Amino acid sequence: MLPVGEPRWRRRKEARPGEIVAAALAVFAEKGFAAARLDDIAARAGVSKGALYLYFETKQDLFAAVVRDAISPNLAAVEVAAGAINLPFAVIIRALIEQAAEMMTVSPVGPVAKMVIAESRNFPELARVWHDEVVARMLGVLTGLIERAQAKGEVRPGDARFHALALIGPLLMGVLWREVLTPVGAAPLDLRALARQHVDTILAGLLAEGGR
Amino acid sequence: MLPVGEPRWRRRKEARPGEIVAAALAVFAEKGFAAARLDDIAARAGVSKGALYLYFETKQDLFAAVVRDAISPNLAAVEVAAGAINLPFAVIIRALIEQAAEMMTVSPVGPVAKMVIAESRNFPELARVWHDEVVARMLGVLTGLIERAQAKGEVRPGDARFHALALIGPLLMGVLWREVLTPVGAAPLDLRALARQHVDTILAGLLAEGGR
Amino acid sequence: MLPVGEPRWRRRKEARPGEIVAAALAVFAEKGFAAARLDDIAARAGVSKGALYLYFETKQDLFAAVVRDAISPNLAAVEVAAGAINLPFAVIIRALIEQAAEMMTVSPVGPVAKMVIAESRNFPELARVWHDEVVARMLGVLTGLIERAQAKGEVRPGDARFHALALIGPLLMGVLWREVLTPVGAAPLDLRALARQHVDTILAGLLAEGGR
Amino acid sequence: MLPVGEPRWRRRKEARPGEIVAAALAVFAEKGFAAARLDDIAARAGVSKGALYLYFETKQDLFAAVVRDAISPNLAAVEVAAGAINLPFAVIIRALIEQAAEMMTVSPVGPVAKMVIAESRNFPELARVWHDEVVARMLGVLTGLIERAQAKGEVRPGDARFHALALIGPLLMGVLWREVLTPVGAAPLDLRALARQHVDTILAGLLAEGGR
DNA sequence: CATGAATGAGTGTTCATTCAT
DNA sequence: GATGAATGAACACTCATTCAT
Repeated sequence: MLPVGEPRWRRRKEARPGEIVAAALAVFAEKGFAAARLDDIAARAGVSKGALYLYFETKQDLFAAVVRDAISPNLAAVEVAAGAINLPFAVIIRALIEQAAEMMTVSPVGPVAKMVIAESRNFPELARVWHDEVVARMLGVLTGLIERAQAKGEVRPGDARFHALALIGPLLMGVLWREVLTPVGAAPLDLRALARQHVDTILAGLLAEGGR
Repeated sequence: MLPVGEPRWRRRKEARPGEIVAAALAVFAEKGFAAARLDDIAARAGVSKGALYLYFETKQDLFAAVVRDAISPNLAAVEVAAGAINLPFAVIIRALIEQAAEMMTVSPVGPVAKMVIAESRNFPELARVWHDEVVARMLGVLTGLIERAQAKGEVRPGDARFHALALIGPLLMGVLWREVLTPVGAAPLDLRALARQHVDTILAGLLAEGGR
Repeated sequence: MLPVGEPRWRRRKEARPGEIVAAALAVFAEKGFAAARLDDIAARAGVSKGALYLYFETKQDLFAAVVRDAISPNLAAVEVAAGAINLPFAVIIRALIEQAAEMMTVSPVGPVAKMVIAESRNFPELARVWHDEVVARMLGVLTGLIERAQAKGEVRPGDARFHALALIGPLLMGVLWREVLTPVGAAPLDLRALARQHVDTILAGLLAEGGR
Repeated sequence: MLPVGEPRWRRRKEARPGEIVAAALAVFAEKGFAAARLDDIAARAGVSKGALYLYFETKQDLFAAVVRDAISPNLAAVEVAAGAINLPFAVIIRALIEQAAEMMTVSPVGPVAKMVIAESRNFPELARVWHDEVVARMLGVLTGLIERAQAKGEVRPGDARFHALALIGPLLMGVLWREVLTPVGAAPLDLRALARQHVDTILAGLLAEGGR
C-alpha cells in the first residue's frame, strides 16, 4: 500500500498539533462541530484517529484549540491601533476598519465565528473565550477611542458601544454573507470595498460639525 | 380526555404540526440541528416520537418547516415599506429599521438565523431559502429605495448594496450578540435603542448635503 | 433473512429485563466484566444492542442487576434457619450447611461470587452489596447461633466469627474449585458430599465435651 | 545518572524483568487483567511502554510471569512439611497451617489468587499452572499426610481430599475476605488468629478417639 | 391516528502492539 | 537496549427511523 521505503509514520511531535488543528479547522468549518467526524479530521491531517488523542483529550478540546488558534494571531492588530492616540479619530478608525476587513478576508475568522455562533449554546465556554478575548477587547478599544473623541467634540454624542457596533456590524454581516450566502448562489462580496464605503459613510455621520 | 363542552372539531389534529414545529424551534435553537434529539422535541411537543413521522418525513424536513414558519410572517413587514415610495427616504428608512428591530426582538428571527448560519454547509437548501425569501427580498427593497434616493440626489453615491448592508449590519450584530454573547455573561443589549441611534448616525452620513 | 411472516421483534416489555439479565449473567460469568461484550449479551438475549439501553443505563448497571438478581432469591434460605432457635445447635448447623451446599450447587452463586471477587476493586459498590446483603447477613446468623450455643456450653469457646468462617470456608473453596479448577482438568467435586463430611468433622471439633 | 562508584556491572539490566513483574503484579492485582493498562505498568516500573516488549511478548505473557513468580517461592514451604513424616499428625498440621497463614499474610498470594479466579475462563492456562503447581501439590501433601494418619488410626475416616479442603478452606476464605471485603468496609481479619483457632477446632474434630 | 419498543448503523474513545529513531 | 509516537481494531453508547400494536 505504502511506497516502498516510505516510513509508516514520521515522528513529528512538534509539527503534529498544528497540522491537526488546521485539519480540524477545515472540517469543523465545513460540517459544524457535531457533524464533523474525527475520522475525517485524522484523514485530512494525515494521521490515524488514535493519534488525535496523543495531542487532544476530547473532540471538544480539539475544537477549543481550533478556536483559540484562530483568535490569538488576530489580537495584535487590534491592540496596536489602540496606541495611536494622538492621530485624528477618523484616521485611526479608517485604518482600523480596513485592517479588520483585511484580517477577515485572509484569516479563518469567518468560519470560526460561524462555529462559535453555532455552538454557543452547547459550548458556552467557547463563546466566553470569544467574547473575552476578541469581542470585548475589540469593543473596548473602539469605545475608548469613541469616548475620547466625543470628549474632544470630534464625535457626535450617543452610546459609545452602539457606535462601535455600528462600525463593526456591517463587517460581520459581510463575513457571514461570504460564509453562508455566497456558497448558495448569492452574489460575492468585496469585503474591503464594503469596509471602505462603510467607513466613509459612517464617519460622515459620526463626525460632529466641528470634527469635519 | 377533553372537557365536555369542548368544541366539536378536533382542535388537536389541526394544531399538532404547529405544536411540533414550535417545540422543534425551541430545541433546534437551543442545541443546533445535529445535537437536537427528536426525543426531546417529541417530549416538548407532548407527543410520541413516532408521531413526529406522521407529519414530517425526516429530521431535516422538520428543520426546514421550522425555518419556513419563522420566515413567512416576517416578510409582510418588509413588503409594506416598499410601497411607501413618496415619503422622504429618511422617513421610510427610519420606520423600516425600527420595525425590523421590533421584529427581531419579538420573533425568533435570532435563533433561526443562528441555525441557518450554523447549518448552511450541511443544508444549503435552507440557506438558499433564507437568502431568496428573506435576505434578497429585504435587500432588494432597500437597494431600490437607496437607488431611487441617490437618483434624486437625496443619498450620497456609492454601491447601494453596501449602503444597505451598512444599514442592516448593526442590527444583525445586535441579534447575534443577544443570541451568543449575552448568555455567556456579556452585557445585555437594547436592540431598539441600538437601531434608533444607528439610524440617526447612518442617515447623517448617508444623506447628501442637499438631502438634509 | 427473516422467515416470512415473522415479526422483526416482539413487544415484550415485561419479559425483556429478565431475559437480558439472564443472558448477561451467562456472558459475565464466562468472560468476566471487562471482557464481556454487549454484542454477545444482546445476541444471547435475542435483542439488539440498542435494546439493552432501554432497560439498563450502562454496562455497569447491567452488571449490578445481575449481581442483585443472583443475590435476592438466596437470602430467604438463610433467614429461615435463623428462626429455628430451639433446636440443638448441631441440628441447625447441619441443616444450614447442607442447604447452603444445595444452593451453591443449583444457583449461579459460584459465577457471581467469582465476578464479585474479580471486580471488587473496579466496582467496590458491588462488593459492598455482596457484603451487606449476603456475607454480613449469613455471618450474622451463624455467629448468633454460635454465640448462643457457646453461652449454653454447647460449643467450645473462641471467636464466633472465626468459627463461622471455619464452617463456611470449605464450601466457598468447593465452589471456587468448581468454577476455576474443574474446567481446567481438576477432579470434579461433589459439593454436597464435601459439605456433609465437613459438617461432621467440624461439629465433632466444635461441640464441647458436654455438648456431645 | 548513576552515582560515581556504583558497581561496574549494570544492575538495571538484570533487574528489569523483576521490576516489571513487580509493577505488573501491583497493577494487575489492583485492576484485574483486562482493566490493567500497560501504560500504568510501564510507568510504575519506570520504563517505557515499548520496553515491556523487550522482555514479554504480550500482555498475557506478562500476566503469566506474574503468576509464576508469585507461585514459586511459596512452593518450598509446602514441600518441606511433607518430609517431616515421623512427627505426630497434629504437630505437622499445626505447623503447616500456621506457616500457610503466615505466607498468605506476607506474600501476594491473595491478589494473585484473586486474579487467577477472575481470569480462569479467559486464560485457562493460568488456572492450570496454578492448579498443577500450587493446589495439586499442596493438596497432595495434605492428603498424603491425612491418609497416612488415617491408616495409623490417628484421623477419623472419610475422603482425605475433603478433609484437606476443610483444613485449607477457611484460610482461603480469610484471604479473599481481606482482598474483597475489607476494602469496602468489612471488619479486618487477623488471618493468623483465624488459622490458630481453626486448626484447634478442626483437629479436635479430625482426631480419632485414640489419636487424642 | 398514535404509541413506544426495537433496531442497527455510526462515532468517540481506548489501548495493546509496532517500529523508526 | 530503550524510547515513545503512531497505529488501528475493538467496543460502549447514541439516536434517527421503523412498525407491530
